[in-house]
Amino acid sequence: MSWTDERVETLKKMWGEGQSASQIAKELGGVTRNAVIGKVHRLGLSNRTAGAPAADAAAKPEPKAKPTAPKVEAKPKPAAKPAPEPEAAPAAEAEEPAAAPAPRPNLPARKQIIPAGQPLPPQPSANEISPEALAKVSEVEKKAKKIGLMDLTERTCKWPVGDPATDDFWFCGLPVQQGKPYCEAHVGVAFQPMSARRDRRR
DNA sequence: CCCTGATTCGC
DNA sequence: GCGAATCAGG
Repeated sequence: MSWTDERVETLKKMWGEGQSASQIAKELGGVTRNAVIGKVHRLGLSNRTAGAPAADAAAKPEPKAKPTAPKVEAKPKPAAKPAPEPEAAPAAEAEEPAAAPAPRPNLPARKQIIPAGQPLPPQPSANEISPEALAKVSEVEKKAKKIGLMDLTERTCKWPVGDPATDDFWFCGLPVQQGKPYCEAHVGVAFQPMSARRDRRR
């Protein structure tokens, strides 16, 4: 795979959103996270300087530039006319007392400002057990490592499969999604926000 | 052990 | 330019 325009654009977009290199690599396919990181660096967008490419006109007096970041917040000061920047709206957080777990994995610690009016594409809709998720589960179960109870670790999917009363019982055992007890596929069916589960009378 | 990005360097 | 290997953290 090569870095086509589209792929680079996806890379830029996702990186800007704070997605990890591995996630981007997974999305793009055909590349490793190393490739993504390498490309990111070559593109010169390793760190987000908030739009401004930063003045780099200065020479390099120090031949030994240690990676010790000065951590000085760049505060552009237009000497003449300090235009009053409209500070970004805090955006009122609607506290939802609801018991909805709503797995919001990783919000980038970066400055992610969502422009008002941006419709937030990654809204997976009100969740129900999507047929796709279920399909994914059955598919995953083929690739499952089928480990036993003793083999469970902190990082093995603990999704049980089969009947414990038979020999045909095992745990998924695939790598868990960080923080969760299950692999990605099983997380999908395990954490339903709520609803969807109309108790069926037996 | 899992993950993260950063860097190097042969290709 | 590319990315695997490696490094350096969490």
